[in-house]
Amino acid sequence: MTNTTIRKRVTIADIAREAGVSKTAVSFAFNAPGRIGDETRRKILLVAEKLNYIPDPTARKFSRGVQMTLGFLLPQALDVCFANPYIIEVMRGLGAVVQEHGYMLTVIPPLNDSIGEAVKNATVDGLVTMGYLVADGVSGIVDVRAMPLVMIDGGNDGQHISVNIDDEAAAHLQLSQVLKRGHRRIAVLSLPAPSLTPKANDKGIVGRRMAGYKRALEEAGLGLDALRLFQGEATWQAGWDAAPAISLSGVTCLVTMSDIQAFGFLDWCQAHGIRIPDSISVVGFDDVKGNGAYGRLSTIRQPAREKGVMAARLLFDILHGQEPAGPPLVRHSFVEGGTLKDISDSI
Amino acid sequence: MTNTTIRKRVTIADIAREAGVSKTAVSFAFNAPGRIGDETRRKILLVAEKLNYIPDPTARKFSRGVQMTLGFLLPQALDVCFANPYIIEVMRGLGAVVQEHGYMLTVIPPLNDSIGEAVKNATVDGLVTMGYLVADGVSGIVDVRAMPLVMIDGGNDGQHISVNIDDEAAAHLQLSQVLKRGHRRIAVLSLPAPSLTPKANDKGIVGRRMAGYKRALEEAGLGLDALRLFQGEATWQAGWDAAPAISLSGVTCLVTMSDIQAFGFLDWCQAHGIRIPDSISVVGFDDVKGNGAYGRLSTIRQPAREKGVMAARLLFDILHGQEPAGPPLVRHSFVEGGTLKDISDSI
DNA sequence: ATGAAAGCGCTAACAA
DNA sequence: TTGTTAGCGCTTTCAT
Repeated sequence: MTNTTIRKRVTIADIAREAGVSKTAVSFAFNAPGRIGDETRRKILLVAEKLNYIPDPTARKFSRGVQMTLGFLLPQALDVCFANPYIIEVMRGLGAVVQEHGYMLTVIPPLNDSIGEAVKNATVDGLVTMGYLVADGVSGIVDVRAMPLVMIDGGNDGQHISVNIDDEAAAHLQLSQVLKRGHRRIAVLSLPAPSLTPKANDKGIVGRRMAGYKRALEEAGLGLDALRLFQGEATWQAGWDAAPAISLSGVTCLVTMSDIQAFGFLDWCQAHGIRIPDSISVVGFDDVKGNGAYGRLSTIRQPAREKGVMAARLLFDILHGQEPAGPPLVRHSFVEGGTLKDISDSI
Repeated sequence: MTNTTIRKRVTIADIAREAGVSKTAVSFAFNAPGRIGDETRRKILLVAEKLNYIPDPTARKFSRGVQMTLGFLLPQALDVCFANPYIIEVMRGLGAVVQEHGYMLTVIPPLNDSIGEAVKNATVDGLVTMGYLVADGVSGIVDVRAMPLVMIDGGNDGQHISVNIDDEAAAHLQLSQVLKRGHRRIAVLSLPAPSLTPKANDKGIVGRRMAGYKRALEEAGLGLDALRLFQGEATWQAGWDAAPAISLSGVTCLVTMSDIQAFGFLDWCQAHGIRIPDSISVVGFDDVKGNGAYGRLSTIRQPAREKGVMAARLLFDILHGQEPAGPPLVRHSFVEGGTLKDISDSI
C-alpha cells in the first residue's frame, strides 16, 4: 500500500461528504441512474466533476466480482506468439468479439515459465487458451478458480470446450495430397508433444494429426516408418534450424504442422540455393500470409480468425449462463500453392 | 456480487482457521516466507493445498494497489490494430519487456468509442499508448488517476514521454528521395489528423511529417501545393479506397504515411492492371513485411519492435521511481525497394 | 428516494 | 515469530 502521491486519492466518501449525501447515493449516481432523484444525481455528478473523481476500477471490480476482462493464455513468450501470424489472426477474432461486449483482453504468457502461476494471478472473467501445451497444467487451477474456459487447438477431454478443426481429417488430407503426387520419402516437422504416437482421441492436436497421417499412409499401402519425423516449436526459427537435417535426409517432400515452420525452412533453402519445389516439395499447415518470395505455399487452410471469434462467443455464452451454442468445429481445406510438385510420373 | 458457485470460495480465513493460525500467518506464508516460522509455514501450505486454496488475485491487487499489469492503449478497434504489422511489432517489443518483469499486458481498445471511458476502467499500473489520436483525450484522465504514461508515436507536449523517430526528418528524407528521382506531381496519403497544416512542433506525428515534406519541397524550389493530399486510417482498406482517386489525379508517385496503406494501394493497382512502378511509384512508411507480390516496397524504416521495448522500459523506470533513462528517440532510414522509379531523365 | 452498514478477500502496521 | 485489527474503495441489502 504505497501511495506516494502528494494529495490523497479522491474517494467516493469525499464526494458523498462534499455533496451532502451518502456513499450509496454517489454509487447510484454512477451505476444506477434510475434509483436516485434527478436533482440529487445532477448535484453529485457536478461535485464529482469538480473534484476530479473517478471511481476506482480496481475496487469496483473487486467489489462486484466482475472484471470485464477476458484472458488469452499463450503457450509461449509474448514475443514469440506475436511473431506467429496464425496466433495474430486468432487474436483478431477474439478482439472483435471482446470489444463488442465492452470487455478488455489480457494476454497472459507463462509467468516465470509457469502457466499455472500465470493463471493463478490472472484477474479475468474467463480464459481462452491456445495450443495443446496449455490444457493439462491449467485445467486444475481453472477448476479451482471456477473460471470459464474455452480452448483453441486444445484437447478433447470432454470437460472443457475446445475449438478445433478436425485435425485428424486435415492431416489425412494434407498427407494424401502429398502421396497422390508420388512422394514416398517424406519428412514431417511436427509440433512439440509428449509423444508422436498417433492417437485419434489424443488430448492434443499432434496425436490427432499423426493419426491422420497414419491413415493416409495405410491407404497408400505404407506404414508410419515411411515418415522421417522431426519436431520443433511453431516458430520460423524451428523451421530454419531443422532444415539442414531435413535436406540431408533424402526426402522429396517436407510436411509441416505449421506454416511458419515451413517459412523458416523455405528461407533456409533459399539461402542455400536449394530450389523449391524442384529439389524438395513443402506443404504447410494454417494458411497464413508469408512473404511471398516463393510464390504461394501449398498448405492446409484453417480459419484462424473464425476460431477466435467462436472461442470468444462460446466463452461469453458460458459467462452469461447460456448453453454454449453449436459444436466448436471449424472447417479446413487444402490450398494448392506452388511448393508441392507432382513427381508421380518422373519415378 | 453474484456468486452462483455451489460451494463457497475458499478464503484466507478458512485456511487460517483450519491451520489454527491467523490470517497474517497465512498471508506471510505466501508472500513473505521469511517472516514466519518454517514449521508453521509448511503446515499452512499443506492445509492450503488440501483445501485447494488460491489467494484471490483480485483482492490481492486491490489490497496492495498493484496490478502487475501494463495497459496498451490502441487508437482503433482490436480487430484493426491486430491487422497492422507495425503495431504487432511494437507489441512484440512491449511483450518481451513486460514478460521479463513478470507482468501481464492488457490491450485496451476504445470502449464504446471512448478512449477516456476505457482508461477510466483499466486496472493497470501504467499505460503505453500508440498513435497521436490518443494523447489528448487520455492525458487528463491519466493525470487524475496518477497513472504513469508513455506514448508511442504521440505528441511532444513536454508533460509525458513519447517514443518517436524524428518524424520531421524522416518525412523530409522520404520526400527528398522522391524528388531526387524527378517526381514533381506527387500524392500524399496521410494519416488522420485534425489538420494537415505542417507544424514541426505539432503535437502529432502528422503535423511533424508535413513539416518535413514542406522543407523537402522548399529545397526543391517547390511549395506545398505541389502535393495532392489524401487522408485515411492506417489500414489496408484506406489505401485501397483512396486508390481510384489517386490514380486519376495524374501524379507520378504516391507517398504514404504507412506501409499498410501502400499495400492496399498496390493491391488495387494490381487488380486493375496498373503497373508499379512504371505507371506510378509508391513509397511507404514503417518498413513492415508485405506480401511480396510487388517485390520490396520502397519505404522509410522505423524500428517498431524497438519502440515497444523502449516504451516499456521507460514505463518500468517510472514505475520503479527511477529517472527514465535516455531520450526516447529511435532511428529511421530509407529503404530502397523496387517501387520507386527514377524518372528524372525521362522528363 | 435515500442512508446505514455489512461485506468483498487480502495486506500490513502495530502490538504482543 | 505470531496475532489483532484496521483499512483498501466500492457495491448492495435492508431499513427508513
